[in-house]
Amino acid sequence: MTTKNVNPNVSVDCVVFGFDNERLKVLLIEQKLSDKEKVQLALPGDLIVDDEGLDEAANRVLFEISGLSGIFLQQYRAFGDPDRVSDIKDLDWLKSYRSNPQARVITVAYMALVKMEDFSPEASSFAERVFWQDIEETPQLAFDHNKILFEALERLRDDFVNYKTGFELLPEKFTLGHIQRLYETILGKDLDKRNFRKKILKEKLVSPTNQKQTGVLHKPAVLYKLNHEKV
Amino acid sequence: MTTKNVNPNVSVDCVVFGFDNERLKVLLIEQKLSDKEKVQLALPGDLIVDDEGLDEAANRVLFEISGLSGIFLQQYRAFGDPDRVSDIKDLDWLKSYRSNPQARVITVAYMALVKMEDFSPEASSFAERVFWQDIEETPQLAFDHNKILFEALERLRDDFVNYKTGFELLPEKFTLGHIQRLYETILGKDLDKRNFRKKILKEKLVSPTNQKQTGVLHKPAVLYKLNHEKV
DNA sequence: TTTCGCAAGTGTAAAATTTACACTAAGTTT
DNA sequence: AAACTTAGTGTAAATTTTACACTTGCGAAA
Repeated sequence: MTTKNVNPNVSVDCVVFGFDNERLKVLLIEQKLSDKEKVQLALPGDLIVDDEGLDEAANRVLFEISGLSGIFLQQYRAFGDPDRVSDIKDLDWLKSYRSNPQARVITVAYMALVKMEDFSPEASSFAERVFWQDIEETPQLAFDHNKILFEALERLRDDFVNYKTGFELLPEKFTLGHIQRLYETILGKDLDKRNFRKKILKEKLVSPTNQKQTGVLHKPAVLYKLNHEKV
Repeated sequence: MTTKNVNPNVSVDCVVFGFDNERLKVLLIEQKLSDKEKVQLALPGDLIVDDEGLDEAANRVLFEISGLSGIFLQQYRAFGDPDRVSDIKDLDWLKSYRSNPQARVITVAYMALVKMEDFSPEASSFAERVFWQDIEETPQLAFDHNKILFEALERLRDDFVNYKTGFELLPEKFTLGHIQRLYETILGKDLDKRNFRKKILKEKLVSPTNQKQTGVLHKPAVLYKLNHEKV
């Protein structure tokens, strides 16, 4: 916790999606309820402090809870139902660290997508544990966090449908199959290999290197690299 | 003003676009600065109260300031730079009705698009005047309201590019020319008449009636009507 | 009553994009 | 040597997008 005044009415929550070349996951935290044995799962999030911007708050909170930094967090909307924090078990936990747990909290939701291998979350602050959860098996989360997560996923897919994002999630050298698997994972459906390749290559965002995969148990694929970003 | 406790940290701002079959306008309010003669222009907006949802707050605030109700307001993002309310003249005015004008306020921004003829804004609450301002000639607004407005316009155009919205802004009977003018107004560019008609008619959202325009000084156009909404 | 101005209304060809679809190639493992 | 696995490749059909110019019917003006 910081020493600055927290703003008791506004929080940020971060939906950090992670891709491991295989599955789509989301960063969750586990926190102990005050009295009981029970634990609570939630998205990383906390109240903002008075002199920081929302974007700044999102980055700080994510860092304080999970140790992750340098992630581009994109705001996608605010949630503010007066009863979004209403569940008994939620309140029970809230009481343990907030002075006025009844007050309604507006939360501003942020979203990011990262390569899992680049980040090793480590729990701190009030988080007992931080971990990557497979998106297909999302458990019940605290407050309205399931809703916040669901809308983040919708937004993420929207960003992918025009086929121009996501390359930054791949290793430095990658195959076209890797990109396709990424798209199939995010969009949740299969894509035609030939059509996909045509489309990706037409975008001119990647170029072939003169290297190939090694040590794979099939025909080795040509490795591609990302072209220099245009600012 | 309501008698309930206002939340001193969170406000809503409403960007209400109005279309008058000709131009795109935005609803602005004018408020007096405390001491001086000067006036301040702004988007309708105010602090939320403690037991209302954000959507509810947006509708309430818009109603209290302008008398408008029954408008579908869509949230599009939150703004929360700590110094978004920093201008001297802004503060000067703020002091006149807020107990703690220094405090940072997060604002949640809402957007709507309406037929101007359906709504007659009337100033109340702290607004001296409420009026429709042509979007092409937007003046300097209070706080970061120019930015909030600009982003709303971007979002509005995004919603129009797939050609499937906006019909609700037209009169009950309308011509294809009306729709085209609407699209040209929102998108801010000219469209090919034949191609536009093809596209609109293919969507099957409108059907021709057996009536035509009267009293126009050119060939009268067939009037169309909106098909029954599908839920 | 003729002429003029104005927006309505209409079709086609070329280009670009999207979609569906099946076999061979080059490695590793057995 | 056979089996397995993913890489890699081309084409035809369908659909969508784009560019483009003249005639029609009304009211207003001459």
